[in-house]
Amino acid sequence: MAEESSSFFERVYEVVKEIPHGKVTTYGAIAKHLGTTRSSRMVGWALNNCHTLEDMIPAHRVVNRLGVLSGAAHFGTPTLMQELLENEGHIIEENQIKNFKEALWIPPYSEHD
DNA sequence: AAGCTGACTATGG
DNA sequence: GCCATAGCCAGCT
Repeated sequence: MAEESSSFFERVYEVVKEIPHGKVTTYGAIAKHLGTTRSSRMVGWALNNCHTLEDMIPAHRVVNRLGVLSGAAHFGTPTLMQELLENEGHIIEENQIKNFKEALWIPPYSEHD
């Protein structure tokens, strides 16, 4: 594939879309999957552009390493992200996923290669 | 072209 | 254990 890396952002979108329903992941996990662990900030930045995509990006399944809905403020409503996660069976309190470690899902590495 | 930004993470006090 | 600071990198102005 000649254009495997159109942009760093698209890499993020692909991974986020791979997140199974009822699961969540962290920015660091995605960044690590992309091979750019230190670009964890870019992951969030990429999701910021998700609204420009025609594809639906389950950005609500992406939280920070503490399981906190750090990006909830970027949704239509500050509670939308929480409601979406609760709808998937997660337990959210204080903007933090209680069953975070149970719901945590790490993207596989041998999938893109 | 150069500097700022940012949905993070790690480290130090 | 919580708050402050630094490092990070890639897109945006």
